[in-house]
Amino acid sequence: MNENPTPTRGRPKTLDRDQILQTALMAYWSSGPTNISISDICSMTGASKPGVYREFGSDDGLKKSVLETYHDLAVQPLIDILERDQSTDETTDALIGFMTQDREQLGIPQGCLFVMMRAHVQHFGPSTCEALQDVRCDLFGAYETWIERSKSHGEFADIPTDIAALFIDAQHGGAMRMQREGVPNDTIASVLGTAFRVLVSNERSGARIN
Amino acid sequence: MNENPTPTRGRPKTLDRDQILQTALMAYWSSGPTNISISDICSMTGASKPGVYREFGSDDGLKKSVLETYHDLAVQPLIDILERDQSTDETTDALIGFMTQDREQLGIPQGCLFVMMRAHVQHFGPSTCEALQDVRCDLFGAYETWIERSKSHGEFADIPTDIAALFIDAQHGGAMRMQREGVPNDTIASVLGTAFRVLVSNERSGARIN
DNA sequence: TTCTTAATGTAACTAGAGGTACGAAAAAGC
DNA sequence: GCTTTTTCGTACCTCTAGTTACATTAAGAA
Repeated sequence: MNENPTPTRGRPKTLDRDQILQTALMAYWSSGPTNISISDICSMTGASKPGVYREFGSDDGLKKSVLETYHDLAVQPLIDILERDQSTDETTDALIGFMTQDREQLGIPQGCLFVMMRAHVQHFGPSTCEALQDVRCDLFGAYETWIERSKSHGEFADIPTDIAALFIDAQHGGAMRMQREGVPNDTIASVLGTAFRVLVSNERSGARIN
Repeated sequence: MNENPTPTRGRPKTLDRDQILQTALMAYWSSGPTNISISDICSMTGASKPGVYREFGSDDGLKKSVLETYHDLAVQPLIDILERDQSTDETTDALIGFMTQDREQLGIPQGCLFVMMRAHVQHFGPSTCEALQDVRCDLFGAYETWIERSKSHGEFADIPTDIAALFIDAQHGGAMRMQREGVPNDTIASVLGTAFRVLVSNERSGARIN
């Protein structure tokens, strides 16, 4: 709304918003969003506590902003896969590949911050919960349009769209939890492969029923 | 080890261990295990803080004991279903029925304390983590023996046992999370029904291969 | 130079967590 | 009745979380 576009007067700003967001993001992601305090983030970034509060308003505000950053960073790529114009099989393979990347090699923490935060809703304030809902809606929207598109190509099993979306979400959540618990990525990939088998239309593997 | 079997001397004990365990169990279950403090439990039960500490040693000790209680109360029934001598279809139906019971009607909180606690490991001490591992092992053991038994009856799909166990565990976790998030039970049952379809041997719906 | 504006960070505050020191209380034994 | 044993609970401690009051600093404008 009232973004100050380079205010000419007054002491210049030194607080690095992005640095704080990035640092908080990685800390929440690797140590759990409820195990990192504002003070932790301050000592990690060198920012002062009032500085952080001036920028984000509250713990709730910071978490909300971090979640939005995470959306762009890690949820959107998943949505992008769903929006790519390829066969259902290719998409499920891409999804599995995305979820079971070698995180250590990429310098990215295990699991998914969004999934973790959903399991900790009870600890968050209203803004964060709202942001959580927003991400959930985005993701489910992408699941559902992908499912509908696959269905229109006759490449999807006879499962109601909302049920299928919940199913995929459950697999994603399960995979991310397994990764956090230390299950090897190829094992997770096997589980996902097994799961996603129900999604593809079974007309191709046998007799055509309809 | 040194259980005092009715010590004759000294002031008689008034602290009700079971009441504390039951109260803590329900509080953790409905509000989340990391949202209930020792003080909360004290004011709910009327016990004093030192009393609780004398009985359980620490927060960690209490959580561990509560988890053991939860095992007997809510995990064992699930294991019992797996150990019943019935067809694979009957068992999956029973599992789905068990997971999607109307909790409000039963006066039981939504979701599963074990699943919740797994998502919060970072907050727990060593004893609780150990207990968590124990429950996990028990459950996976039950999954795997059931899977093996179903396979020996030719009623199970061609999926490695460990993968299938992880798959079932993921569905369970997903169902419990959905329930917590307010998804209706019959919707959850549909998702589970879709998921468990991959488990049954597909030899019955077509040509026998072996 | 002084005034105004807008940012800065030290040093506090409050609330609640886990945890405990210690004296009082209630029973059995002598 | 006095001692011993065992448990009891009030009142504290420490630590850390989130949060803020307020004096200070750095710039442009007058």
